[in-house]
Amino acid sequence: METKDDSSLDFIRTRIEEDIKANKNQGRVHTRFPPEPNGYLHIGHAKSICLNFSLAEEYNGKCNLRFDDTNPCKEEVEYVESIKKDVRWLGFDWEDREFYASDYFEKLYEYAVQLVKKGKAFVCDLSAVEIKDTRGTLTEPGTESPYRNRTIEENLDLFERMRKGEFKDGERVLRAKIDMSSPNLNMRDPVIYRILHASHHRSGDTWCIYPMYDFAHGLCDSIEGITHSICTLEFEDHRPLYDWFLEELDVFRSQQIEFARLNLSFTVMSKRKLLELVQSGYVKAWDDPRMPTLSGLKRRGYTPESIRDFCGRIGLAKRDSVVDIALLEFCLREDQNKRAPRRMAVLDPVEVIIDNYPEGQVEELESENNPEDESMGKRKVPFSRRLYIEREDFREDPPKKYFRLSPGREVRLKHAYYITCQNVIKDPNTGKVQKIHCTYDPKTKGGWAKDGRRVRGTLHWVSVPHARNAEIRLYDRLFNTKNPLDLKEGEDFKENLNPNSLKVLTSSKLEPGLSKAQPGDRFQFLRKGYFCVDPDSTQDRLVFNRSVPLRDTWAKILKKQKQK
RNA sequence: UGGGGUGUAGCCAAGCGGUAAGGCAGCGGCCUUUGGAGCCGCCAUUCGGAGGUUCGAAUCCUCCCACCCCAGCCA
Repeated sequence: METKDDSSLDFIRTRIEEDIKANKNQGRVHTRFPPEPNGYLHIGHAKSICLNFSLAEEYNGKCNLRFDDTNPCKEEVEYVESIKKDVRWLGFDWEDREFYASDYFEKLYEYAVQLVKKGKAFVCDLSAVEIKDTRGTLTEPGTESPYRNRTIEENLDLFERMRKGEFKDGERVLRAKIDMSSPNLNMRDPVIYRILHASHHRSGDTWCIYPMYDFAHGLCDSIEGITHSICTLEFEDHRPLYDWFLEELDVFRSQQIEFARLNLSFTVMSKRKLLELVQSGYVKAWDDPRMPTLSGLKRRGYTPESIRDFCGRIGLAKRDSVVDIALLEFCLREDQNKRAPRRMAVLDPVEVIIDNYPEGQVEELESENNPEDESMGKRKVPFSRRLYIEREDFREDPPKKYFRLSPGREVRLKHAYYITCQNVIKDPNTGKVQKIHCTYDPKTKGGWAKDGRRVRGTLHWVSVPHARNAEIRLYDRLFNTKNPLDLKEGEDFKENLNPNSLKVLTSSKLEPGLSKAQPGDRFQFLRKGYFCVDPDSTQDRLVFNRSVPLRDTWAKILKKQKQK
């Protein structure tokens, strides 16, 4: 068993260790991840997934995957499939413990009958509006339903007939009989079963009554022997009700523990809002690389390892928080720096001609695949008289501290030669640089000058005749504001969307070896960032997503210079 | 003006009566065939506020303030 540094246990682990010490549940730890299959998983769910599965692992327990499918109107198999895929992708295994609340519908029904028999539940004929009207307010107690004192026999009969389908949707409900004047609204005779003549994605038309979350969730936990039922803060108020059901039915007592859900800066994290972005067409789909969904992050190029690392770094507590998205980006860089093979790609090309390099000559130059990991080996990259370099790597009139190419200046081409800029050809009308003429020093092969001569700048490059064309998609934050939901009156969160969150480059140039890249493959493009092959790629057109740019010190210097 | 929670740096977050961990971000410097990476250093005299207890308080007590959640037959 992994031992965690107990000097910094979070409050949940502290609690679990206390339970183990007290031999609660014979020291057993059993958790569950309980998604409702009504949407795609996002990075916020990843926090919960990592928490629940890691806890089980750390304390020699188990973690179940349980679909909370008690509302047939919202749930679909498409979602259960995507959820399973995402959890697996993250790297977690629920083995044979794939459960559904719907697996327990019969058992849950029996529990409800038991409650009725105890006089702790009743069939209520009030309409939804009437129930709402009699619930009271935050400061005033509710009033009891006129049906609250039906006899047990009548309740039993009515509930059975509800199940048989004798009533229409909304005609009657089963309610727990608790306390209409409780200051906790959840305890004011909450509805526990409603009539829904809807086909369920698993149980089909077997049922026309469905249990409510509060009733189902705790009892499912109990049935599965869940020891620690971890959920988010908004359910804190529900805990007394959770406990009430377990106590009244005298079943295994699972313990609900609440933690603060994850919020990330510059994005939104609710299924409803993410759906809205998809439906409004602002993003292309749930797996659009700008989305904080797991499928989006995956397509963007995030690795499961980086996301798990992130979930481990964000901390766990009860206070509302907004984690800086820079931490997520940091985790990806940290992961990819050690693992991503280096390649050269010129995103925005301009041509360099090396005047003194023999026409028609090609050299295969040796390049390391990853300076962080020698075991990743080397590769050959073709070099010739005509090369592409990054347009921004040349400045006719270089600002201070600019180390790159400019007239008369010598720089290094990575793994190749020193070159010196001789002159520039510009479009006479636009003034745009078209070709840069340089000379190279044949004695600097490999990028070293034996005479000890130094250059400040090193550029990446791609040989023109060997280059492969590619489309590169550059992403920026989805929203312009740190908290897109911080709105003025009448404002819609979509007004905070960043109109420049996607920029498409269509004539980027790749070193030839990259033509074999497959969707999902990840690389570091030297000096540019980490990139991932998009599934939109075809045989003759590779598409790359920029997962995250490299840290850019030069950009910071520029920014500072501008501020002055 | 009900109930349930939460306040420690720009963002997370440890801390549990003995004198403010760590990470991200930021800022300096070193190093560098990626302005990447790496390395070194800096970054809370103070813990929402005010009182009190104590030799000693972020930690205990009292009052106050701010923020979040709850009035679905959603989860």
